[in-house]
Amino acid sequence: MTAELVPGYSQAMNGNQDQSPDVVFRPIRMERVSEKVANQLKKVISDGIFKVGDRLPSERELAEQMGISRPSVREAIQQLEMLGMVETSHGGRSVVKNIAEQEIRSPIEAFLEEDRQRVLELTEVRAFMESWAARMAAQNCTEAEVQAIRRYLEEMERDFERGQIRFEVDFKFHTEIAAATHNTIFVHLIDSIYQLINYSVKIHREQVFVAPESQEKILDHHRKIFRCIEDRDPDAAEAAMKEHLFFVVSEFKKWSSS
Amino acid sequence: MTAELVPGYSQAMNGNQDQSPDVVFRPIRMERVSEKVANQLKKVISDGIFKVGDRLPSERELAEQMGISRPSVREAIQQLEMLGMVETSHGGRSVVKNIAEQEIRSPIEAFLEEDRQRVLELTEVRAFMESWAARMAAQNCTEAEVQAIRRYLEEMERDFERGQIRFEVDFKFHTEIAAATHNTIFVHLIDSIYQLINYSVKIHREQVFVAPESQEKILDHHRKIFRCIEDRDPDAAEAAMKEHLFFVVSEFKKWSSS
DNA sequence: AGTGGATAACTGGTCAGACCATACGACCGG
DNA sequence: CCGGTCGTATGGTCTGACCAGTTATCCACT
Repeated sequence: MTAELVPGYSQAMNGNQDQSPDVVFRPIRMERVSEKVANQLKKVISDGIFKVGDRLPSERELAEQMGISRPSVREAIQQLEMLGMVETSHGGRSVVKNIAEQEIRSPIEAFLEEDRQRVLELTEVRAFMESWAARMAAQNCTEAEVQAIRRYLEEMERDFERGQIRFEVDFKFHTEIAAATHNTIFVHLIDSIYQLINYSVKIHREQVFVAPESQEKILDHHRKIFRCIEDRDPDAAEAAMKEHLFFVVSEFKKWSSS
Repeated sequence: MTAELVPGYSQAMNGNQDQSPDVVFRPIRMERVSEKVANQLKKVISDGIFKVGDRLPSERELAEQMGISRPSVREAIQQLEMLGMVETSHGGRSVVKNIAEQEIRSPIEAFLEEDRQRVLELTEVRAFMESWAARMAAQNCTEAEVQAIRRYLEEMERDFERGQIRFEVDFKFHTEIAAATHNTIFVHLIDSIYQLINYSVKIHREQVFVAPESQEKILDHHRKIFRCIEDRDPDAAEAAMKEHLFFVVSEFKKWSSS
């Protein structure tokens, strides 16, 4: 896979519009308000300012912020919906959809239903992807993102005190790290992986027991990961994430075989 | 992301259609008025009642005939416009377009079209995924797989002698390495990535010039990658693949900025 | 303390009516 | 036959309103 970046051989490609001398004038491109709005929204989603699962501002808010009417906003959002970038529901807001889902998820779901060996493969894939994420996060993250990650870590610590575990917090912690890579494609990709793991665990109706001492260990892992990112140390961050996930995998294997 | 292996808490997760036994009922499908209108219009167009080039009734007429408001009709027509079935112009009516001339676009395509930054992100993702693949391949591959990889390498060498480059061979070389990871999920994943990269290059109609010396360099990279895998040296294989892909990316960037 | 139901605020879906800008076609003067 | 003028039809946008579904909060009940 090198040549796809080097399509010099693709003579089949039509060389952009020729500008023959009698056709000097380009057709006037009229852009409707709704299209301008749609482009703005596309940009912020594509740039990752609104991540997958995030809720867009309400139509009224958007209209006010952009100084236009609600119908224009509605039409714009509908365009995005047609493109599959957002999903709206009556009463709820529009949420950013995972663009990779259609391409990634459905073909793989079939495999997951086969046997639980696939779950291990999936976690293996996730392990190296998140390790890379930790590295890139340590390398690229902003101060605001560090704060966001810290917030979720602190929340996990509070939960631990109460002997509580909340899936969403753990999820957000890792998602925030993925977002700090500043690679939108990757964020959508890893979200697909998460969904697949969630899906596979569900269809196998699996319940994993987490011993208290394991929980403490996992919390320590998270602390370490955060510290490495905070210190902007890519190598250490990657290593810490690897350690964490391999531990999780080993716990899972231990339970799985029993 | 630890607790997803512990899905006791994951009720919060919206696992799209889960087939747990207690959820027997399908979600109620709400169809908006605009969708009903759009479906009616789609039907009359596909039935040939309105042929290509025909002008649709005006929005006001449609609204009156269907007993609904104009905004609903507008939204419906806009959906058709997104699908490429009709084209509207300010002051003129909407006219039926030829559907066959353009295929339907997947959500990811709209994403990649946004700007060139996305393509870079994609190659970045690919780079680290393939590096991992090389490592795992060196670690897990069988003798048969080594032979398969060798075959494609030799084919590339023959092509190089003739001053020829074939995309498919390069593709197969990398695919074979991915397969040698013995991780089915990963093979599917990277296959999707390839398709996306392939597509993104297409839509940008990019022509990248590859100097002969670059081609030789790339061939050398492939030789090195193969040798590392053959020697079952994971670290070296990963490094070689990284070197290779970073070179490709830098070439791409070089061209991209010009 | 945890569960379930009612309430209120918010948000998307739809509607009606109005105004502007453009396209189309008829008409008119050359 | 030609170019310009002008009225009308039509799409684009706005305003304001109401309905219907969602969400969060609170409260009573067990």
